[in-house]
This record gives sequence, structure tokens and C-alpha cells, in this order.
Amino acid sequence: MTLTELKYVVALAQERHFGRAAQKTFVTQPTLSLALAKLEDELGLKLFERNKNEVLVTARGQAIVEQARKVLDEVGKIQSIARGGQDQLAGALRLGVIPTIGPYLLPDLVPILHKRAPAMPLVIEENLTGNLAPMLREGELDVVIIALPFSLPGVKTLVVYEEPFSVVVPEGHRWQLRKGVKPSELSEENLLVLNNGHCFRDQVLEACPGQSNTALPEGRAGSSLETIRNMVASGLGVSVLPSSALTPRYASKLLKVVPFSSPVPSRKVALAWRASFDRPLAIDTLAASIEKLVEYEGQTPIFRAANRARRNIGV
Amino acid sequence: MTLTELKYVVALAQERHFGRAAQKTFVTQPTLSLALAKLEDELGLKLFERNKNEVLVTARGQAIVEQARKVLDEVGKIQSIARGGQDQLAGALRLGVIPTIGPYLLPDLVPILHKRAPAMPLVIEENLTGNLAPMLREGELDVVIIALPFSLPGVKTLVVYEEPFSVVVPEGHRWQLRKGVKPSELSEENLLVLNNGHCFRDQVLEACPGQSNTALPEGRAGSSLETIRNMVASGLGVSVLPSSALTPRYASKLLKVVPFSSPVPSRKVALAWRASFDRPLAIDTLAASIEKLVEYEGQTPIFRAANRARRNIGV
DNA sequence: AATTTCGATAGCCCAAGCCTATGGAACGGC
DNA sequence: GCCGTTCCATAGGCTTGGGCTATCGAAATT
Repeated sequence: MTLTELKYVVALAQERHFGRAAQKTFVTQPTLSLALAKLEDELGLKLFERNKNEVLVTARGQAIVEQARKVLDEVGKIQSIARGGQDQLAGALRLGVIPTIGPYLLPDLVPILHKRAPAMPLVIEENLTGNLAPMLREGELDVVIIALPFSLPGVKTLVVYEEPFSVVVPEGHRWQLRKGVKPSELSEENLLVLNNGHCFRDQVLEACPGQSNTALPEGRAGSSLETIRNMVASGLGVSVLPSSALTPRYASKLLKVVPFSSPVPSRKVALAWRASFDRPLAIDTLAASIEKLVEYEGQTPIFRAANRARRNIGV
Repeated sequence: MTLTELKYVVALAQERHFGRAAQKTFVTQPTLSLALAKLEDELGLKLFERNKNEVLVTARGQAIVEQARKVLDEVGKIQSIARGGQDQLAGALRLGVIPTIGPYLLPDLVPILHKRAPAMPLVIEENLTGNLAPMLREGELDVVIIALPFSLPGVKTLVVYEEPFSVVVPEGHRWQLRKGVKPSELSEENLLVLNNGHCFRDQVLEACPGQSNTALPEGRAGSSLETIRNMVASGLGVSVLPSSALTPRYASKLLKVVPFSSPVPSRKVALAWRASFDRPLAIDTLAASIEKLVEYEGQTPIFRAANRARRNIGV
């Protein structure tokens, strides 16, 4: 059975005339005759009564004709789905992002992206890298924003910016006017870091040798960067934050930001998506939007540093 | 677009592997690859992501796959209309059944059903509930015989009988003359149960508190009820079997059946089929045949108990 | 009886679909 | 880091079958 044959059946049922039905389906009359005979043979019953002057649909044929119409109708829907689905910037983009980036990047990113791709709403999943990775592989997410290193088979990555880290201390801390702090000096202080599972925790501990990065007491760990910021402000210790969490929007009188001395620790923030993802334009648009955002945010002192670092590595 | 191409699409969506999908559609892998590329070209979008290790359906492809399923489903109805005219009892009925029911029910059921619907041969798939469920949903099976609980969206169920469980012990066991055993007493014995995946295993463990139903040693699990029966007969331990596996046909001198004391644990055996299945009469006939069989088997002591239990719940 | 109409049949041709063989890319083991 | 394996894509050849034109045969009309 072919879709063509079904088209013939429907046309013939409507025209009740081989010649006209053939015209309507853009074939010759013998072609239609033959195709129909073949189908009737295959189904094992006569669909049409050929009488002298007229072609009549048989009782059992009628049910089949109606079913054939339905089939063709459903096929038409396939084509219309396909037509509407050709725009790569149409349809939701499922975006994963880690908790130390999402709250600082997305509020500014979403409006920019919406302007560039208004028909592409974002479905956002904020989670740890370790949970985002399998979701990306399984196709539950289309793209994730994470910090390097990040490597998965079949997954491409693109660094979108690099942001330096800075030390934050409570107001009145003896370091608050320092022009540069060495990472190793942090071992003298009560360093507050994120809970286990956050890649930013590992990056901070790696950047600051001398910290015992195993079995850190629970009291020194926070569940989010905002928790940590508040803990520092209340004098519980010092910490390290990425520059995107230190824009003027987050400034506080109780908190002083002290830069690291060179070389400044930093992290590379990247997009990651399956190489086989069928809407690369969506990725491009997302990357371009972040690019635009980083340039704009570059007006502020902290992000300018991020920008410099980014240019230095030639991204 | 051709029906063949749509079949390929559906098969590939299900198998997520070109080679296996090709096998399933009885063509070679290049044929399927080419046909799919042609269709994707015609529709103007990618339906599948080809990762090296995995084939994923794209978000937009998913809608088309589902629509293709619908088309094929409607085409199938054409054939089914043609086959029996209006006779729902013509054409094969694809029946799934779990391993703890099939061997005990089917040998008697098949002749009865054949007598009632001689033009409806059975295609039987014996498999675990977890494997039957997707096959039923995908339309690879028309109806399944399983033990409750069993719930799937769009699928109707009908309890056909309830069968009590009994304890089986080796000959000479100290319980062999007992009139009733409490489920909790089984924790004193070496209880042999089925491998993981069998719902009957879970039902037995649930009915017998005190058994450590986690991390059960492998040596105590069997791959079929017949294995278990033989293990009990050879003195390895005791077990629990459903009454349909304890008809006189299976009696053995080495094996003694001891009833549970009230309340007797049992399981409800049910039919399940898609609500949209277009041959409900076939289901009715199957259900009626089982009904007849249960009444007939009710002549034997064990099945009579099953019958009583069944009437008590008013099925 | 002659003419006309319309579906069926015959015979040919070409495109489409399927095959085998091979290529190429990416992952995993040593 | 290199080799082997796996798996999808591509190439090239063959066969099938759906399409065409030409013609036939039956029935209705003149």
C-alpha cells in the first residue's frame, strides 16, 4: 500500500470517474486503473463497483475510503509540522546553567536573547555541573553554561568569557586597603567556601594552596554565593568570589573587595552542546548575546578586568 | 514522502540505532540511512541527532515521529477494515503474558479461544511486565495478561481472576502437615524467590514481612517458577507459588503444598489493552475464554480457592 | 449497425529504491 | 597516544515497479 494509491482512492471516490480522477491526481487513466486494481488485490476486496455508466463505492469500500482520507489528513499534518519547524530560532531552548553563574548572568542575558530570538523561549535548569552533564547527553538539555574544565564525548564547548576571582573581606578587615593579595595568604584567614559539588568550590580551593581541601568543616561551607557574601559581611570570615558576582549591583558597605595580586586566579565560562544538535544557530545566537552582554558590562570596573582576561586568551 | 519512510522513522525513533532499526524493518542499514536523509531533506529539518554512540530524536523530530506513528496506525486500520470486513475476530491478536502466568494459563486457554475465534490466531510474547508495558504502548502488542498493580496512560485493565498463594516445602519438612502457615513464619526458613524483575518476586516479598527484601543473596533466587519448584523438591529451601502453578498436573511426591492461614496472600491477574484498540470484541472474547477456563479449572481444589477469592472481591 | 464513451490491457521506459562494498569519524582499550 | 572497533554515510550497480502511449473491448447512444 502506498500513499499514492490512497490518493487515487480518495480522488476516485470523489469524482466517481476514472478519467477525471486521473486528471485530478495528475496521472493518466491507465495508471490510476492499474494502481487501484493492485490495491484492491492487496486488500482482497473490491472498493468500487464499475457499472456501465458510473463508478460506485462499495459498502465496505466506503469505510476504507474514509480511513484513507484520514491517513492523508494525518500526512498533511506532518508536512505542516515540518514547515513550522524549519526556523532554528523557533521553539524552546532548554538551557542548563550552574548556580554560581545563573543568578549573575541570566537576568541581563534573558532580555538580550529575547530581543534577538523572540520565538525562542528559554527553559532554564539551574543545577550542579555533575547533574547538568548527563542531562545534556541524554538530550534533556540543549545547551549548558558551565565553567571549564568540562569534557564529554560528542559535546562541543566554546569559551564565552573568562572572569577573574577577587577576595572579599568584612569592612574594617586589615586587608581592606591592600592593592593585591597572594592566594597563599588566604590560609591565614577563615576562608568560607561553597558546599561540595560546586565546581567553583574546587576552583577556589585549587587556586589557594595551603587550604586543606579535604574534610573542610561544615561550618565554613555555604550553600550559595549569596549565603557566603552575607556570611562575610557579618564578619564570619573572608571568601573568594567571581567578578560577575561583584558588579556594583551587589556592592555593600559591609563588604570590601580586594584584588588578587598577579597572576589573578580566574575561571573560563563556556557553552557546551552536543555536536549533533540540530539548531546550531540557536547556539550562535546565545553565544553572540553573551558576547554583547560582556562588552556592555565591560563598562564597569570589575567586568572590564574580565574582558581583558578574555581578550588575552584570544577567545 | 512514502509510508515506507515513515516506518523507518518510527523504527529508528524506537530503536535509536540505525542497524537495529534496519533489521526491524527488514532492510539494510544504508537503505534506511538514505531513505531517512531523503525524508529529512524533503521536510527541511533534521529528525534525529546522530551522535557517535547514540541516536537521539530532536525536539522537533519528536512531533513528527508521533505524527508518523499516527499515520501508520491509521494505515493499519485500513488493513484491519479490509481483513475481516467488520469482523473483529479476524486477524492475529498479539498477546503478551508474564512468565509466571503464561506456562500455566496458555496451554488450556489457547484451545478454548481458538474454538471461539478460529480466525484469530495468537501471537504470543512471554516477557516481564516491565518489557511488556512499552510494547503494549507502542502497539507491538494488542493485549497483555499481567498481575496488578499495572497502570499505564491510555490503557484499560480488567481483572480476570484472583489466585491465592501457597507455601511449598520439601517432603518430610516439619510443616508438611500444617493446616495453615503465617507469612511471617517464612522468615525462619530459607525462602527461594524469583530473580529481580519478576513482579511475583516482589509480591511474595511484600506478603512475607521479615524477609530482608534488599540485597537478597543470589543463591536464593531462581529464574523461573519451575526452577524454584525443583529447588524446593531437592531440599534447598521453601518457597511460595501461585495456585495456578499448583494444579494436580504439577503434583510431585517430593513436594508438599501447605496453605497460608487466613488472610491468604494472593495476586489479581488482569488483562490490559489500549483504550483506543479498535477490536474490543477480541478483548471481550479473550476475557470470556479465561472466565470459562477459571470455572472449569475450579473443579480442582486449588483453583476452587482461586474462584472463591475472586467472587469475594466481586469481579 | 455504426459511433462514442470509458475502463482494462499490453508493452515499454525511466526513476526510485534496495543491495553490496567501502569510506570516515569518533570512541575506547592497551 | 595509537590502534581497533563501531556505526553511520557514501558510492555504484541492479532490479523493481510505477508511469507513459497505444490499443482493445464492452456498453450505451444514434
